[in-house]
Amino acid sequence: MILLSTITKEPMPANPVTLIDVAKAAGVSPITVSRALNEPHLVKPATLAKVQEAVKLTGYVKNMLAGGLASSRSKLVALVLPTISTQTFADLVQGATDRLTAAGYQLLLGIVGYETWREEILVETILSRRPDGIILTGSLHTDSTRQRLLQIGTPVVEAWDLTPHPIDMAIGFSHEEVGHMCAQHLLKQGYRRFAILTANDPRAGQRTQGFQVAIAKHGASVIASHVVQAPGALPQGRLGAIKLLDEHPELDAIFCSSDTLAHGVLIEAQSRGLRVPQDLAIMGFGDLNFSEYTNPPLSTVKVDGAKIGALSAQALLDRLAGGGDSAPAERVVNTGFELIQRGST
Amino acid sequence: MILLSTITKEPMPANPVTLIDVAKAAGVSPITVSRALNEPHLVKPATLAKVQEAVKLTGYVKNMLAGGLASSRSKLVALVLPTISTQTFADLVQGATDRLTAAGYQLLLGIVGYETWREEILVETILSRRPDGIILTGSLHTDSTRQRLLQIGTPVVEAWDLTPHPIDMAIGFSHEEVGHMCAQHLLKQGYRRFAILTANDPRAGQRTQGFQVAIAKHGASVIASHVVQAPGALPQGRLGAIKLLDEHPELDAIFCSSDTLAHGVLIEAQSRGLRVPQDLAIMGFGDLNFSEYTNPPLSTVKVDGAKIGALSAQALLDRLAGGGDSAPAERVVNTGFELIQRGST
DNA sequence: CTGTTAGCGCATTCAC
DNA sequence: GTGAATGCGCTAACAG
Repeated sequence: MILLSTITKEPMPANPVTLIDVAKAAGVSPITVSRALNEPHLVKPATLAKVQEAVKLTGYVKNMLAGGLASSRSKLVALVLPTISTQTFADLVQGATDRLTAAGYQLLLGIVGYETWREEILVETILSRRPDGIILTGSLHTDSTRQRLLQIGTPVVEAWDLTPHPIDMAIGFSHEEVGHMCAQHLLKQGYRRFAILTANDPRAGQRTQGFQVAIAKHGASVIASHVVQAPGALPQGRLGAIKLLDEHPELDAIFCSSDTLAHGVLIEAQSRGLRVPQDLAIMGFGDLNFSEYTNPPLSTVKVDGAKIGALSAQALLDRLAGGGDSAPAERVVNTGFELIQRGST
Repeated sequence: MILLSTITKEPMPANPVTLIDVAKAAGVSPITVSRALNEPHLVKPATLAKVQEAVKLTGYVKNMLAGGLASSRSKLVALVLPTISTQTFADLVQGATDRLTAAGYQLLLGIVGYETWREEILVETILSRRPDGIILTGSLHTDSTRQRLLQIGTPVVEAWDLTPHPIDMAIGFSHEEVGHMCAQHLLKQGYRRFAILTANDPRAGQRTQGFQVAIAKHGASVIASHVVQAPGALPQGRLGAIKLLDEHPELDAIFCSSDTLAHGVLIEAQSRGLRVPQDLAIMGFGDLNFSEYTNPPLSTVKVDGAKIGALSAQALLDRLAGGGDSAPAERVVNTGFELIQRGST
């Protein structure tokens, strides 16, 4: 026992088993082992079997640090998000993950919040891993971030919203259009006294912006607005509604920057005995199809986060499969969104 | 223009700028650059400045693949989760991320769902990146996964629940105890006709188990139970409630495996005009402090996902700081949980 | 405080 | 189908 613990004290390397050990055990050369593991079809079945057995025997675990260094393909994709506490972003992660793992890639996750400078240093760190691709959400990137990305030449997808001048590729939808469409929908239903309840993130701002512009065009007015910390959760929704309704009892519609906030508003409305949507209309945004299950169901704008994630991953994979010779494609994909109207109005 | 495109066609290496280039530009040796970047305090301020300038000049980006290979420290921590579409798990990711990035580590994220075999192959892939530490959620690992982990010797934290024999370290709480405590709480309030609405994930199963055992001990009975696909979302909660209440109108309490499910049940209860908690008690589980903002507020068991994530990360960092010489500590931390009683009962 | 030597573990040429 | 030589970019261990 004493002897054992003495032995284990030595600074034994993490995993002593290398390709060479496997090669010896299998009676072949290292490169053959490498091929057997990475391109089995280039190896005679017999030797393949020998190698596989040797791998099991030795307990070999491939070293992608070394592999990546030698081949300059890390099989890593980085994903940068402001938060994952939002259903849509969680879905986006899920969608991207599914697609990437299926293709043998792994995900490096960066969560940066909504402060630009954090993204900047994170991107720097990420690049040091030499990922084969990067998925960024939003496009509030500083100039130096853009420069860096362009300089390195790693394929980049800007997901979640659309930008006129993507760094490389962009996959998402227009947040301003969302606001626009919501405004028109509510106006058509006859609502006229609007409030906005929004989280303070840039994209929510774009939706709000679109909403306000459209409302103004029709001569109606946004009476009040309340901004909460991003990502707005249900409590902020309810608290925000309290504030808005207390100060402006005449409101007949509240436009929220997320379904979660909308749900909070609904709860408060119910508490006050307001009928939704007769007395008060509430509009959300997101992909929480659960807004169908609230009582009453809420109208909302539906966005498919998983799809955006999957498409983003796929765009990177396509580029990578292309041998890397394809120059920036300026590929822009509008994934669109859907206005879901629920209830009688 | 033609010339340019011809030039860019060449298989130019991803980032030609290496430490050596920086060293030349700064007029020092490569190792000095390395130190200037990684251990600035070991370098004279003057040369440090020269190096930093050279870095900017050349646009150098550090290569952690090479660095990790040479030093066998990847500065990478892997996190394996069944899903991130659960508030608590999202919080866990956030908590771990915060702690890790503060310490200069990056997060490799694996999402495996609830199938054991997926975890097994994912762990294999993860190990090939030579992470400095691994955070696993739950402890339903196959034997070969355990073996592998032990063999490699990478520090491992099993987070989220407690296991009698952790692979290395465990940080979480007892899910059976949660069920136990909920049962006692409800019994004390006088409820007697229970139903269970649970997602089919192992930990939820443990809570359910604890609940049932405690109920049985008191001679009360669990009349019905309904299992939904993990992770249970709000729709499944409402649909589950419909089924349970239709088939068993006599129910006076429903124990849910998550707050989200509980919320769905609440909505259905309200639809039916049931008073909560007078006619029907609903218990949730999770950390959604938003259950305080439902109307009426729901009683629940509160778990701090962010804390668990942060503690797990910290445990790994402690181990790593220890120089790696400390053998498996069998460290087990019970983070506990809290029963939150809301409403008059 | 800084430089020299050596090698981390693998994949990319080519040969055979 | 398989093997031999070379280098990816960096850091450990020593020396000065």
